[in-house]
Amino acid sequence: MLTLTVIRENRDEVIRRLAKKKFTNTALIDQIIALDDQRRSLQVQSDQLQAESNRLSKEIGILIKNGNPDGAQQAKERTARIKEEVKNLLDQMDEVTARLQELLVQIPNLPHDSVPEGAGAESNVKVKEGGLMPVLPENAWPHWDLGKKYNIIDFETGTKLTGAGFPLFRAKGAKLERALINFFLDEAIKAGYQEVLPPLMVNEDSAFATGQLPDKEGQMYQVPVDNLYLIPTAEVPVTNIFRDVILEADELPVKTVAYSPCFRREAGSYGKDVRGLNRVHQFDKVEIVQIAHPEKSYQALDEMVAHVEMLVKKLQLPYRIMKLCGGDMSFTSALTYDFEVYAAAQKKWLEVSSVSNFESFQANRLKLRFRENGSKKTQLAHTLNGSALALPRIVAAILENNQTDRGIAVPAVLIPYTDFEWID
RNA sequence: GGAGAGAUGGCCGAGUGGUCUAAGGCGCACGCCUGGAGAGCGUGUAAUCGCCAAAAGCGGUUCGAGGGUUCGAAUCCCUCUCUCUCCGCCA
Repeated sequence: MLTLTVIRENRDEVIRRLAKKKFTNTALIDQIIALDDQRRSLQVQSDQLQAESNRLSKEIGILIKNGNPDGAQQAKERTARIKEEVKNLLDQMDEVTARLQELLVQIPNLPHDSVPEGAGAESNVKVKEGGLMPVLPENAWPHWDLGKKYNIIDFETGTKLTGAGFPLFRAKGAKLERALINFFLDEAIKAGYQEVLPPLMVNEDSAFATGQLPDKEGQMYQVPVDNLYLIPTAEVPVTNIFRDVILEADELPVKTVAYSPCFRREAGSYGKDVRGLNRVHQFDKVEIVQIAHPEKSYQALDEMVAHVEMLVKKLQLPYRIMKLCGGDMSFTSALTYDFEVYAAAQKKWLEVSSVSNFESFQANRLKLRFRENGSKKTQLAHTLNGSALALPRIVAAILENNQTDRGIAVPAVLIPYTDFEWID
């Protein structure tokens, strides 16, 4: 969520920049400013009355001690009246504050000035392309058929156990998952990230702080008896580690990596592009998160993009890096790069990573602050995250691109992790 | 699941209705002292909202969370959350 200060002090600029994200509700901005004015004026009134009441209460204590019950009684009557007024003002203030919060969370993050104009995916800008396109015979198999042929991905049994979109990995398929997870984790650790293994369920506070609540609860699996949510990404628990935290500037950047399964209901996304591993309800992902100094967050973003690029290069997958346009970016992001790899049998680009700088948008909701060394003032930190990487589509691309008459060739970099060179 | 104890500042810890403006200690920062360090001495040491152009200053709120009693609550009452101890169950 944006800070009130930013909205108040840069109203016109905020409106201009939000237009790129196709947000045009100017009235909402003005309503927020008006509500904030109202809140401030209510606070001035209630502060004054409370100060008066505090002063009187002290006097009453002294009057009683000095044996002046009449004077004390008089003062009591005055405070009783003040109390009524204060309660009334505070009730109003609670209402205004709640309304303000409700509106504030509807304003998306400001896109970075470099974000391209555009309404949808077709306006995303390709910033880089790399890797070699595999040459496959015309009758190459898509990964869902390969999974069955080599008995490594069993979609039918997964459906029997849970439902569609919950694949069961078997034998070398299961080992390949583990190999990728360990490879991704090891590479992140080498790059200076500290590994955490987070809980897979979070409470309401956490879900709110990273923006899943209040209105994306339909995307999460819920455990209503205990009021918990299955995480849609490790970003949720990892980012929440820093909820209500104040760091010292010299601790920045804080680099964290986590592996976790991710659970997504994907409500309403049936039909297109959901075959096989292209879209599933449970999948494995390694996520990198950075807490950065505001002046260095774009440097951190570049570093994260380079890290992800290194991963797909080492896996020898054809890839491209897209800079998302305003209309295709997420609500919370200021700048996002998507990574896509080419799955040669499907002849499709599959999104495998999304690397974003949220600037202070997430930190504001999280109350994640830092202090310049020696300074008393706290300020919001910048947060960034990226998949490094999400497994299913990587597996899909590896299976499809590396298929041969002999079997599927395991990328060289994974062999130390799999202990086999061929899936056959 | 049963029984009991507890939650106070960065940390430890005192505080059972009225200068709590939260004692004291540790830690940390700065200064004095020292050739330097340590010890010692002194000073300072939370977050957040608001008033003010800003700084300074002033005011409000916060003692696990929320509600209540009272002129006044860290302190009394209610609800909830969490932690610890013992018993039970258990990978």
